[in-house]
Amino acid sequence: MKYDFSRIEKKWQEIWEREKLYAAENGTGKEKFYGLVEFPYPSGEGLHVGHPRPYTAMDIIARKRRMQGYNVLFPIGFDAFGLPTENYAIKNHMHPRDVTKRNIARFTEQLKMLGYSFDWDRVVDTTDPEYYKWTQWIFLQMFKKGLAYKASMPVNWCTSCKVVLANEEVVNGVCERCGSEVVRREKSQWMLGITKYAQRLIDDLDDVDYIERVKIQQKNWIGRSTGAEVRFRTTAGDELIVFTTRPDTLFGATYMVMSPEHELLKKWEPLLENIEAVRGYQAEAARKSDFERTELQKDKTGVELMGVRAVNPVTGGEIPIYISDYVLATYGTGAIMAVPGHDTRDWQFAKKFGLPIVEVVKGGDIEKEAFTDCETGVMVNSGFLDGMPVEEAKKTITEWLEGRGLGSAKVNYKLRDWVFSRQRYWGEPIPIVHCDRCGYVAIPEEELPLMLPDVESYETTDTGESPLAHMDEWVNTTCPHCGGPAKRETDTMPQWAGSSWYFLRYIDPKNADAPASKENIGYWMPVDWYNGGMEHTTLHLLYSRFWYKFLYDLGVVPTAEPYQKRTSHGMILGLNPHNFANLPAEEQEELLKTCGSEEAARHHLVEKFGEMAEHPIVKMSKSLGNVVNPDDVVKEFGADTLRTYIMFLGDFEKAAPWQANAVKGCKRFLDRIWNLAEERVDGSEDYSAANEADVHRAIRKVGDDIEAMKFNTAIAALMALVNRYYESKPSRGDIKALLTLVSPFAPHIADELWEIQGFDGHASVAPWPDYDEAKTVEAEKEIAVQVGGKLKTTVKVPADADDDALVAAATADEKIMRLMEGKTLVRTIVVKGRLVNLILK
RNA sequence: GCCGGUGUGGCGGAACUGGCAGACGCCCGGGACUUAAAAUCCCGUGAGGUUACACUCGUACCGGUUCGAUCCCGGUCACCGGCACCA
Repeated sequence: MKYDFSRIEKKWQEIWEREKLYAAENGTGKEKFYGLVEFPYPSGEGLHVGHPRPYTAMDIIARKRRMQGYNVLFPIGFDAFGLPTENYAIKNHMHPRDVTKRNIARFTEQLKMLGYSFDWDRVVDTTDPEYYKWTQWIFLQMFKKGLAYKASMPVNWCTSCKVVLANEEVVNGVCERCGSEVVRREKSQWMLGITKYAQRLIDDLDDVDYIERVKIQQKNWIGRSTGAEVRFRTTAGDELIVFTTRPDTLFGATYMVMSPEHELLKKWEPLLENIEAVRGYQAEAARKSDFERTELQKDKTGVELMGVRAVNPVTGGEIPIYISDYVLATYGTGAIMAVPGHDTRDWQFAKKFGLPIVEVVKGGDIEKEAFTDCETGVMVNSGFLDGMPVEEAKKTITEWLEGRGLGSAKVNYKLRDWVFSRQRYWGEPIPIVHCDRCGYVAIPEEELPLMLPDVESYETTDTGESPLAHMDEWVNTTCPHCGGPAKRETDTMPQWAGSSWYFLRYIDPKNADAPASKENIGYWMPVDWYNGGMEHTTLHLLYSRFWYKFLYDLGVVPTAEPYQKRTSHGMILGLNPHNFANLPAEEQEELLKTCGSEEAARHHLVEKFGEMAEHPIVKMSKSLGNVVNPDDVVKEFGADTLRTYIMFLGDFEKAAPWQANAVKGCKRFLDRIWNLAEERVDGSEDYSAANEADVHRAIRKVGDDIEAMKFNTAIAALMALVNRYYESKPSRGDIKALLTLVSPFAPHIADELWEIQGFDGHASVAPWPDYDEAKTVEAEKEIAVQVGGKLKTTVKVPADADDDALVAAATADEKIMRLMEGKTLVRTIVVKGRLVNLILK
């Protein structure tokens, strides 16, 4: 019989669903395992070939855990609020809810087609009112604790989407979604106080098992730096406060710089002699997009404040104050003390404006450039700090400032509070009303969920108001506090809201009284293993840790961290069809003929398609036409082949290109398994004598490799085992072992052959086999024999041979004897059970 | 500029803690089966060299440590990802 994957896959998917084979049980005595993948955004395009990589990986792990006897929770859901759906709905005159419903149906079908062992009774959908009720509830708790607050601040405004973006959504100064220019605008926004949790978000990384690069990236993103806050007196009377990581260089502060948005500037206006120039510069800075600001960073600009000067607290000298956009309003205090001798930016600015540059740490040449690499230097020109090493000077000056009330030690973070409002329709309504008398008031919890009303038009307005603002009936309400007239908040939450706690809802998806019951949270949390993309490291991953910590403080969850372990997969890339190496052979030849040389051909391709043509491996994109659709692969080769190939194609953690050709190899592998077991093999369930050691080794290798996410080598080991079975006919026991090991990777074929063989139950939930270390070794093994560190030959020795026996065997080898002739053996190195190295003279 | 990562055959990639480089797969070549092709099965496949051995070279490049280096150390180059005027 032929391996009819379509029939088999459909058959087993139905059986699994009917038998609820993969359902998690709440609160059993069994040990639990909670495996999590990032739930997809159900886009109109359907599942991308990038989705199956992390999903298959965690499915393999979940399946193995189940076979090992764990009570496994392996859920899936949909992160369905968001812009693309809304934009699509606007364009096609549909309701976003209907678009979402359709897309979820499509995704569900595709995910089922791939045979994932998700618990389909626990699906969550962030757009379901029963779900977002709790998203709103968490927001209200934050509001009550002062963590959610409204602030007017410069925000990133996408000129095309007409929406305020979080800092994280601005990439290289342009909108992450549409690539349009982003400018700054003053707007009143809901903010979440994530910065209050900055230190804990750093510290608690020590207690979790995340891959190192994730920890490092999060730490860098939070950007802790230690230094001091210093208060400078000014001739205006107000103090100008700055943050510096180098208080030791205070004697070298020869001028100061404020950001153009600094709030003192307004107050100082009457004192400024060049008010027009200052205002002009401020206006220009506001108009510039972030992109322009950073692109033109080489050339420093600025205006001196005429009429106000500052006093350096240690030298007592008056120094000028400038405004310049190289100082950011959003970091530190929005103003700096400039030390041009030891800071590159200050140096450039000082050179341009002819300001004095003073050396305060010895060792560099401040005429040529700022001497910044001076943490190990010694202070000069610094009064009472002279002669001290930098570290000591930092301490001394900080104490000196503290003693006089002129400053204090201070920690600063790059992380900023989270802009939480969106002027869009398709998001969770923010459950707050504004009352002229009472201010911002939370709506009562009993009124949750605050339903997203139907509106006639989802279009945003140029003024940046949410479409909800047009709904007078909905907007006008009464204040829950005083009963007077009030208006609802019309902004909605960002997409990151729903995904910040979804893993809790899976635990108890139908609970009407709480995000999830305390008892079930206690049993299931924390998530044991969470795999997801590196692109979510500084956004979703950080946000959800923050929300979880907040819930921990409320007593809703029992642990400080949501995820015990975090791993990350590499992207699936595509071959660039415009790269010379990837052209079909005929086209290559033709090009060689017309262009003369390969170099000329490559050059021709670059001219035709741009620089991109130089890269053989690129991101998949519609415009290049190298996008692989999982449906097509499943149709042609089956889900088991797709699963196997996607795990086999390279190191899971690294990016790897999809190579259509290589899929066949995995199909062939499954065909060969089919051929071995399509007819019942009778006899004992012991391993055959000939294959026993290979089976034990395979059990060890596959098990270890799954734990280490080295799926590619696990599959290679299985292929090797199958090849072995072709050399030496497998027993019934050999077949059983193979099917068990294959089952997590290719569960359909494993269950079908399991049934054909007449084994009990299903391979999917069969006990994971044990191996016996002692039985993994053959009776005889081959060891390497080196002379002078170079391999000369190999010899066979009994597995239990001791060092002396290895040397004896090596020196008895004919070839080695020949090489030793006329020489003396000066040294012998033996690596236990592996190698003998003879040093001759 | 800063942080992190990577560099191994024609290709994707293996290699324990410093111990036989190239597992496994793709491509390619040869053979068996077939009227034939496909599929399947078997064999070969880093480069040079030889009838065949022998032997030599080979993990981006230069150097070091070591009996022995893809792995450790110093330096150089290239590419990828993230951050980027963060005081």
